[in-house]
Amino acid sequence: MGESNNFFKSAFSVDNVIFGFDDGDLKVLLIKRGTAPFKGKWALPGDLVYPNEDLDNAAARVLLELTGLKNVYLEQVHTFGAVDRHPLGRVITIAYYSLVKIANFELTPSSWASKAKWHSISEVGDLGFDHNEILNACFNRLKQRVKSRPVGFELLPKKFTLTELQHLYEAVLEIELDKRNFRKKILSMNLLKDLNETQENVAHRPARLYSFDKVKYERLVAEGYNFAL
Amino acid sequence: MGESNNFFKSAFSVDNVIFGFDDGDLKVLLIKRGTAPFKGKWALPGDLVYPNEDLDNAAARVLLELTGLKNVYLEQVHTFGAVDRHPLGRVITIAYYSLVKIANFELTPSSWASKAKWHSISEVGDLGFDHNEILNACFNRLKQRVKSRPVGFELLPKKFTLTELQHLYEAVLEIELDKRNFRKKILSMNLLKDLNETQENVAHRPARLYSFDKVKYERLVAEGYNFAL
DNA sequence: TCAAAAGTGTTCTTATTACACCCATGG
DNA sequence: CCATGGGTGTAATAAGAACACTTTTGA
Repeated sequence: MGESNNFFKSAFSVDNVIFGFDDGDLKVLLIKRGTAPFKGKWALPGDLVYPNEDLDNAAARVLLELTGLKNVYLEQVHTFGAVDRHPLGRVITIAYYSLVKIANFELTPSSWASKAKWHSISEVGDLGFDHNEILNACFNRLKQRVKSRPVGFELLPKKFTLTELQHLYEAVLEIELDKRNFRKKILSMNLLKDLNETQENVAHRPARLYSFDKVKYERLVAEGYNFAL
Repeated sequence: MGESNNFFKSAFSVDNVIFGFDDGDLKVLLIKRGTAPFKGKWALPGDLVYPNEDLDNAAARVLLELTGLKNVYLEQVHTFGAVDRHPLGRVITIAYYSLVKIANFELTPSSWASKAKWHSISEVGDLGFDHNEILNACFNRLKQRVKSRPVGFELLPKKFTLTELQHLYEAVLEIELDKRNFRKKILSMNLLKDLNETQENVAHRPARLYSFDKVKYERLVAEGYNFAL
């Protein structure tokens, strides 16, 4: 085979870091690999990109196959292409992350996985391939993004309390926030709709429920508004 | 050829948006394509990634071939992989940008280019492929980066005046800055060394020269410091 | 002596931080 | 009536914005 044909002896894949938020904790959906290489190890869900498939579609497909979810927040982060990153050949992978509302679905592990499971971000062990590095890059991107875009809401149910929102930010940013200052700031943006509803059956004063006003946000953005936490 | 082999009928390339700063203006280095497709059109310098070459190396190589420069600031931005983005087949491209000190070299157009030329960012016309989109993505990333990392200095000579630095920020961010506030802020970071030298042969009061103290910056970063303009 | 850019402080306004007690509910 | 988390305001500090004149040089 001629030298020039070597350019075509490579493949590309997408890997998708699927984030969820539950129980005050940021989670990542990992699969236990059912086939070599790295059989039996936890890894990020991913797949080769089909020849006639755009990259974003491939990442969305991986998510869909695993969760059944569509129209999910998805962002490309970085492409990893070290020559030796895949033991079976040259595979460059385009890393994405997704933000899902964790309660909205059942897991349906796909062909390449024997098992899928949510892992707390703080308890992710040694993953196959260069997936720890990929996870890190995506987590860092999410930290950055959450401060400059209202993407955090993608991880919460439609109706949420201010405390839930605060805990989400605390989990993503890995810092503690002051309750009063957080509320003052988030409410001063006027992007939350007070639903005039409260929690039910909680053993304490029930919290008010809010929803994110996406329509209003997009109108403001068109006028030059910049979300900043 | 079997279906599975189709995964290997694709190639990947890097494209490199090379930024320079001259004459108060942000510039991009473009090549006039000497071969099809898009022969005669301006485009970004780029090349296929060699089978045994890491992505960053490929981007650095493109830069080296065109400018003779090594050890240049280089950052991966985004991967573009629309199925039809290349007229000759499926080519996914990984976009980088570089920051160079524009006076430091002579242009040496390489095989795929008949001509290389600096273009003011505001005067870039219709480029080949999806290169306008790539240029935009890189420009936006640079705007963001320049606010949170001291990368602007990569575009200036080692010794520079505060006014040159201010003009650089104004060109990159496409805004005007207040002279006194800009100086106050940048000097309060204590990252500039006052060289106790001044400009010579200028028809006005000569400006003091400064250099960026990279060693000090890196020490501060290790202690948790965050540059922010 | 003129033109051109360098250099320099203060005031006002706005955003950020720190901080402690009472309230509503279920068990 | 107790435990649990919900909800609220003010004062102090820090950061950002607005703004105009004098200085030094070469021509």
